[in-house]
Amino acid sequence: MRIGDLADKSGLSTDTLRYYEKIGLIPRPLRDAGGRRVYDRTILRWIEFLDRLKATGMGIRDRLRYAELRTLGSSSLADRRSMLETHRDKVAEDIVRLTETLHVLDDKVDLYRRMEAGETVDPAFESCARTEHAAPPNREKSPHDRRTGARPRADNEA
Amino acid sequence: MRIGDLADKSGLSTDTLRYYEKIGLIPRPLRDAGGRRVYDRTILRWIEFLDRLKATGMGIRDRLRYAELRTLGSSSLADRRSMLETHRDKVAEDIVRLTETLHVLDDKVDLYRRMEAGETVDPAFESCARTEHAAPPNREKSPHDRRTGARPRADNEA
DNA sequence: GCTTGACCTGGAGTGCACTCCAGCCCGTAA
DNA sequence: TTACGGGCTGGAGTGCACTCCAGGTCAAGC
Repeated sequence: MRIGDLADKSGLSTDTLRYYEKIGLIPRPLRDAGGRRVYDRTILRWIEFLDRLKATGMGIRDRLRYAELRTLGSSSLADRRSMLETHRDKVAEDIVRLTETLHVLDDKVDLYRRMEAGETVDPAFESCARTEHAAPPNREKSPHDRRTGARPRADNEA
Repeated sequence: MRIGDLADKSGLSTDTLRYYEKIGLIPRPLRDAGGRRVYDRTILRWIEFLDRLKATGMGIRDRLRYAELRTLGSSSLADRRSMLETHRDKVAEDIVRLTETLHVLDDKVDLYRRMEAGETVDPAFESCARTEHAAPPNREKSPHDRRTGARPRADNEA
């Protein structure tokens, strides 16, 4: 399989494949007589997994580190497992956050729909209903640490 | 509230706040006699919502567009709702994808743990068990479109 | 009055993750 | 044999999203 075929099958561009090779994310393939890259079909599994790590927010540094460990073979199993466990936890957190936001969005869409219909909005949502320059709600918000991801329950800024 | 306080409360740096203002993500605040920015507490709700959009993958372009619509007041309600609905669907898709990956990671961690224990791996997982340069599995993979996000079921590249 | 710390502006610099390009080579089909 | 498509390399360019900095102003406390 040549680079163009791999590009088709993996969904990455040939440029990206060469770039990944350059930085060490994917192993250097064999070359044919003409100096062109020849790929083994197994590379697809690896690329797909990399893609999955990327799509779930693992940065290139960590992907690189993982790729590096992978080349070390079974001696790096524990380290790789540890990386995956860490990432797994991050993914689980992201799912929580996304789910939370899904609800916020649904609520907001709902609110907008009612406002579009000219409906009077429930007083409980008054601060949401005022659109652009709502009066400050009488409620103090404590500073929260961005690192921990701990933050007060979302409210609708309308 | 001055910019430093807002930075503390929002979790953004003063630089980022000024940057957001420059590009139009947050409205220009009033200034005090000394020319310093003075923020209304309501800005926090807006920043928090922006942060939520960002954390769920909405790019700066769209956040900008949304911010722009917001300044137009209630006449832009339908457009804003439409944007949120679109984003909502994207978030829902992401949740599916993340959940899928969570399982893949769990499986992989499990596999590694068993491999570390020197356990013989179930023949059904043989292609996973071969670590670095597994023989190609006898199974053709069709090229898939990256745009649609449609992709064949993940398998473990081990 | 002086120091200190927060704030101001404009602009340069950073890191990520590609993406594009010029100028070249190679193999095959017409 | 020549045209063409695909591939090669090294390096420049892009877009996002900040982040940092120099060189200045301003207000409050000692």
